[in-house]
Amino acid sequence: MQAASDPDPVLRVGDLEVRPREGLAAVAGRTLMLSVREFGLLVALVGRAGHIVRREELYEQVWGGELRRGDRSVDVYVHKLRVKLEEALPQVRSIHTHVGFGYRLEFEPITGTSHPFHSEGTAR
Amino acid sequence: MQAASDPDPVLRVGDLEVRPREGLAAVAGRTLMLSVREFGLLVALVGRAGHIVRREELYEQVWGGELRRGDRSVDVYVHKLRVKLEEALPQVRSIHTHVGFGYRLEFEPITGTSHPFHSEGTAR
DNA sequence: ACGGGTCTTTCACATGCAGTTCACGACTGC
DNA sequence: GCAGTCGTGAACTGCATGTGAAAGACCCGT
Repeated sequence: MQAASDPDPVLRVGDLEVRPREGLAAVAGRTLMLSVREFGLLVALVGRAGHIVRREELYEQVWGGELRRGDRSVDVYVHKLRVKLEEALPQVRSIHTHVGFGYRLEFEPITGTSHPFHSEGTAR
Repeated sequence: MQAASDPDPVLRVGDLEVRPREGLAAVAGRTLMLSVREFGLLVALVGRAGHIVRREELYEQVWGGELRRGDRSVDVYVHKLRVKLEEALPQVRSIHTHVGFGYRLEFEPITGTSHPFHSEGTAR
C-alpha cells in the first residue's frame, strides 16, 4: 500500500473508478463528463461508499461552509449525478436516498420488487 | 485505517448490524431502508437485545415524551420493523411480543416447521 | 468588449414517503 | 360474555425529496 506519495490514487466502487487527483471518473470503462460540483459530490460519496452521508456533510465537503435551511443544492446535484450514472449503468441503482438521514452510494441491481408491469399512457 | 477511537460505534445482534450515528442498519450484508422512527425503534430494541422493553420505554426513547393511553404508534412501528426484518431474514423471528409487558429483540430460527395448522389445543 | 456556451443557484411545482390515527379482528384473561 | 391487548390494513396530512426550468454567474474565443 502506498502512502501520500501515491501519484495516482484510484477509488473503486463496483464498476466505478474515480481519480480525485485528475478529476476523472469512469464507469464500465466509459468516462463520465462531470462538472466540478458533480465530481466533488461523487468523490464525497465514493469516499464513504456503503455508508449514509448526511446532506450537511456533503455540502460542507463539496461546497464548503454550512448548509443553509432551504438550500436544495445537494438535492439538485444528486439528481444530476444520478442521471449520468444511470445513463452509464442503466440496470443499477447507485445513489440511494435515506429519507431524513442522507444519501448512500452503493451499486445494487435494480430489484424487480416493485410492480412487474409499468404501463403508462395515462392521459391526464 | 481506523483508530481505536473509532467514532462510529456498531451494534451487532446476530446478522444485524446497526450504526446509530449514521442511521444505517444492515442485515446479512444487506442495507435496510428504514425511516427515522423505524430506525429509532430498532436502535432502542437492539440496545437491550434479549431483554423485554416496555412500550412506555420505547416510546419515550424514540418519540420522546410520555406514551398516552390508546396511542398505538409503538405497535404500528413494531409491525413495520417486523415486516422489513422478516423480508431480510425470512427464516428468523426477530421481535417477540410479551403480552402485557413489551417487546424483545432476539433472533430465533422459526420453530421447527411451521405447522399447516396454527390453532392449538385450547378450544375455547 | 461582445456573444455564446456552460455551470451554478434558485425557484416552482410534482411526487412520494413518513407519521399519525382510526377501524376492525384475533386473542387472552377474568 | 366482556374488557383489555395486540396485529394489521388503510385513510389522511404534512413534509422531504424529485425534477424541470428560469436567471445569474462564470468562462472563453474572437
